[in-house]
Amino acid sequence: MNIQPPVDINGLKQACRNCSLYDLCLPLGMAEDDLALLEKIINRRRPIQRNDHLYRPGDRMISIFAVRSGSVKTYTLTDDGQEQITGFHLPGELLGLDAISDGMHPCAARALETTSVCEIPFDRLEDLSARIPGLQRQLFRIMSREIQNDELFMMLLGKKSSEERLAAFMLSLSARFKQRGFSPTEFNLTMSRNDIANYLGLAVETVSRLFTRFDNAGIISVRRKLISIDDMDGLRRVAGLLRTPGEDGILDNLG
Amino acid sequence: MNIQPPVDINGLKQACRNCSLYDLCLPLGMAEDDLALLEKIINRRRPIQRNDHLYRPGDRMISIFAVRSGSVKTYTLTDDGQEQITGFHLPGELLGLDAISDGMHPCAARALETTSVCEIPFDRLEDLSARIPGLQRQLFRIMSREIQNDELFMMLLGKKSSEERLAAFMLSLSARFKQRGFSPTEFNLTMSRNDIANYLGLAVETVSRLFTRFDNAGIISVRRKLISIDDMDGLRRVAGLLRTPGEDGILDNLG
DNA sequence: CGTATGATTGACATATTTCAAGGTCTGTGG
DNA sequence: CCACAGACCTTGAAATATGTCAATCATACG
Repeated sequence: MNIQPPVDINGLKQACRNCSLYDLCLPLGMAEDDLALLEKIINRRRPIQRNDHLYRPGDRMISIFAVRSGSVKTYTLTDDGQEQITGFHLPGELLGLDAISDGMHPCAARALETTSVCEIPFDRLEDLSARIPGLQRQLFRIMSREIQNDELFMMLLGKKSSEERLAAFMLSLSARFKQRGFSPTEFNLTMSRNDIANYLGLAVETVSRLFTRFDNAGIISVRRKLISIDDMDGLRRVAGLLRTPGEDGILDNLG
Repeated sequence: MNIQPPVDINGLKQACRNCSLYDLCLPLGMAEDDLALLEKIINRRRPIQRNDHLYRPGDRMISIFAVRSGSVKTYTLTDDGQEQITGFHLPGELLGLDAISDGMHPCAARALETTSVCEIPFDRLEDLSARIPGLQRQLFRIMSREIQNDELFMMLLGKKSSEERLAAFMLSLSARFKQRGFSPTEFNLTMSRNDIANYLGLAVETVSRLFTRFDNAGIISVRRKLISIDDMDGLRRVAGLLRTPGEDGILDNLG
């Protein structure tokens, strides 16, 4: 099990410059020469399998990771051992930034499907970013963006109904798939209903009921893991992102 | 209104080295010489009054701020204009980190009492942190810590009951007051019940009821804004941070 | 195929919100 | 210095969104 086939060393190089995620990921805004320096410290790792952990709570933080393909969930454990999912991560997104302050991962990262990641040793990244202004700037930006997203999510959990939460979640996935060149209207959920419920602070049953409700309302079509968004504006309206004068709660009069 | 009395220029210098917040704030871990450089770019601002805004959503982000004394709340606005408080900030804490990615404040910061802050022009801070490794490192740490705290808070909103939320909030305040040399068991709340409820994703009435419940249970004494924690372990137990074999929900049998 | 896991659906329970009323502080202006 | 207005807080009763429990169904997988 620990015996690994040899890795293609050439494949490890030139990661970023040819990577389709270029403008979503760390290298954004860096000069060509600097990029070469960054590439030198990045390791492309062997793909990990569904349910494999990238790291667990308490693990020493050696590297941060960038999702290359696949998807990952991160979660913390409550005092009584149940998990709270803190995020679902798509290609181009960075994992482990929450571990910098303590040098230790406060949460776990687990693959939702076969997933490949780039591994970036953090001490070397830190050195490099002191020498490459564009890199430092991008790191600050990415961390800032994450804080901003967290604030948005607090609003979701603090103020929004279950309907609004699920709709907003679908829209977020849709937008992120679009950014990555996938269809924004038809995609597969890689996480279970349980994961979605956990993430959104709801019960599984509630999520399930909402899906059928959205489906009946003609807003999305749900076929197990396959989602297609049939009425984007309808979904936005449900999420509370589109003002509809004279009518609120369009699902009220539907099954 | 725009006419300002002259500012004591000497007071603006030497901010950090004599500051009691040294080890909670940005300068932590920096060499003496480097600190001098940092101090040069920091402006101590005239105190702002209760309810004054430090910035509002959409404002261009020129500087980030460090709370020097007093307290500040930050909040975003929902699509329909109500506020969602994203944090209460005590001396030594940094404000505006969520604005780096867009160069624009996504939220507002408003003083809860007379408050003084240090203003740190961000472009100069960025330059400086490329030249001072200790500063860059501390900035990464602080941002990472914020992401980590946000994750903890997601757990609070997603998984915890109203009782647990309020108890955890009181404990968080207590710990932060202690860090700053104030009493961890007796303190004044600078925010209203409304603010607390908003922050914790609850109704004001719920918070009010919980306070009287905690009080009746002998865990804390509430006298308007003045809180004293009478049974710290009891509070931890309610927050779900202390395992009590054979008994859960100690408040169940109390008014 | 049959079994296990995840998803759906229904009926019921309940924590928390909402609505409504009354109480209490605090600062202001007479 | 007192009285008053307005904001803030507390309390009760009723409403409701969501959770919990339980059963069934579909799918995937060995």
